[in-house]
Amino acid sequence: MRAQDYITTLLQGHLQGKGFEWPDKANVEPPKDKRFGDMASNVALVLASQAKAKPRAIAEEIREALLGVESELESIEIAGPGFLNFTLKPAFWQQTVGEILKQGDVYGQTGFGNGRKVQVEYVSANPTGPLHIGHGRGAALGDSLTRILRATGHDVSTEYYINDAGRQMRMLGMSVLARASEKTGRDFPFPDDGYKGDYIRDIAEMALQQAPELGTMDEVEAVSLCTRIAVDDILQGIKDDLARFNVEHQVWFSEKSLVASGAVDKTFQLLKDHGLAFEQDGAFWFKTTEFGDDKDRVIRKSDGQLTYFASDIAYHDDKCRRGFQLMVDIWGADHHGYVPRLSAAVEALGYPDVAFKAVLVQLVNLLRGGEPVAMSTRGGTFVTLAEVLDEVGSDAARFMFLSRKSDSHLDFDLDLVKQRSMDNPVYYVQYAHARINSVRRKAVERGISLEALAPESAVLASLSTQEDLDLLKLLARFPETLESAAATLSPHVLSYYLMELAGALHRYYTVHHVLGAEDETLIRARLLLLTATAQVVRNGLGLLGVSAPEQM
RNA sequence: GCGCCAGUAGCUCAGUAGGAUAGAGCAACGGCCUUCUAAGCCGUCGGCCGAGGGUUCGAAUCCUUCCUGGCGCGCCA
Repeated sequence: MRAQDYITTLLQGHLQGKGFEWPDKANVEPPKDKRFGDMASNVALVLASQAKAKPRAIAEEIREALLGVESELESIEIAGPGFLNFTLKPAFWQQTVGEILKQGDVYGQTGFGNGRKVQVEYVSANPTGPLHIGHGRGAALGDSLTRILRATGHDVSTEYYINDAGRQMRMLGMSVLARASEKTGRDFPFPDDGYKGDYIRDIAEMALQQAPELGTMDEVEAVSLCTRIAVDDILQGIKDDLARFNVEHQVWFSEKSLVASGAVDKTFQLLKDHGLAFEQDGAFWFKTTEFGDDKDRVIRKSDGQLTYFASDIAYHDDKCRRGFQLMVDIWGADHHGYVPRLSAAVEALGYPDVAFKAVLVQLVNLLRGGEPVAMSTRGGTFVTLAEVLDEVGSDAARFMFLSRKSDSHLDFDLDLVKQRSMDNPVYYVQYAHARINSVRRKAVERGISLEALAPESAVLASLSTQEDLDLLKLLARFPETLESAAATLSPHVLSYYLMELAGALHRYYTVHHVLGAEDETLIRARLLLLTATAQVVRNGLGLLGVSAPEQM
């Protein structure tokens, strides 16, 4: 049982016995400063405020009553403003070790999400070029969020939306054909807004090998062939990059297939039927203002073409039909203006109990030695995700992406990410895991059988120093940390927890020489504690998609 | 002009469904390796939480008005 729930139950039981209701504003939570005990409650303060009485007297009365009851409480202190500060007996915390070792890889998992059906759509980069570092951040975020949601009892499906239907596809094909034409001598100039990256030349090269007749065939056909070859190649490259980054999408959803199925027209019709669309200046508009947007939006242009927004509405309609209760879209922050529009659309679709949540990912500033590295998609000088992975590896990149909340800018310094210091926390956390395993290996060398170690309370009772308790309390907080990260869709909560846990471990390691203790029981107890710590570090890193090395 | 996000220690950032004396790392300075990995640990220094007003027992957190920075405001995707 969690400390928070335990104290709450105690307090509620006491109040009920006195015929009082538990006040709405009352809470039980870990104090920010551990000097105040393990848990704190403001219940006396709130009751006093309601009854215009003295908080101290009420607090004193509750304290006396609870001390008279058999419990896990070590002490209850009363703080000045009317807070009750609870300290639990070491035995309460010591049993955490047994729970962790028993549950192993699933320690931390809870039924918090109640099996809620969630879809996470992320990356969804246009297939017009390789993934760059910004996409990497979205990929790390979406993937870790998925893992965390699953660990907290959500039923999650992951998806990549392929924008393969727009004018940009033609532009891509034209860019490739233009590069190919430089070889074949066909008169086909490079388009003004074409894609200038070197990868276009590579694709053109490949296209010529596959279809040497590119120089002479019909121009429209040539463009469409080039488009197809380019999209296939680029998409394959994207999949390869994501695989290298330990990221997997279950569903790859094509915009083109959505349009071809007539779903977009159907959605368009549905909006008209509901009187939510109107014609003006030869175009069709969707009244998003009725749902909180600041202006209405065009869904079919005066030339008859449907807009990107139209297919996006249809796409989210499709998601709703698939039964998701929560749709999480991870977007670059430069799309934030799009949020009210799509929220309006989802609301207009009228599915009850469906929530839409856009998670915005801010820009990544790529640096090297503190100096900005120039990036420009148009000019083709961007740094690709693949290049970053080549240089720093997946673990370091992922941890760095997840070490900030998603809606703040992130400085990604290639030199710093390779450093081995607290500046680069991935090593700090991984090192904690490696250190523990080093101790365990040494223990085996000294003839201690790790398998024979059992977390009996008599053994664990020797975990009584400040450092023991600090570590135990942190370990006990892991499940609620995951719930908090899930509820706020914020994997960085977990990153910070892991840094704190690693810090506690490093401190422990320095203060207590585990294998050097005189007392055999103490050695065993501490080995159990370290083993449990390694388990939690491993579980936590796993949810971030980062490995936990046995040695470094 | 309208909107979104941000402004917390010299630097990079946590903390915001209201809770106590606001935290961490880096940098600076001073310590700790004959003992399980010093990729580590300990200590010192460092703050009008952008500014003003309001709400209340209590505000970094909520409301409001400003200031500063980034981004977005298309019959583009």
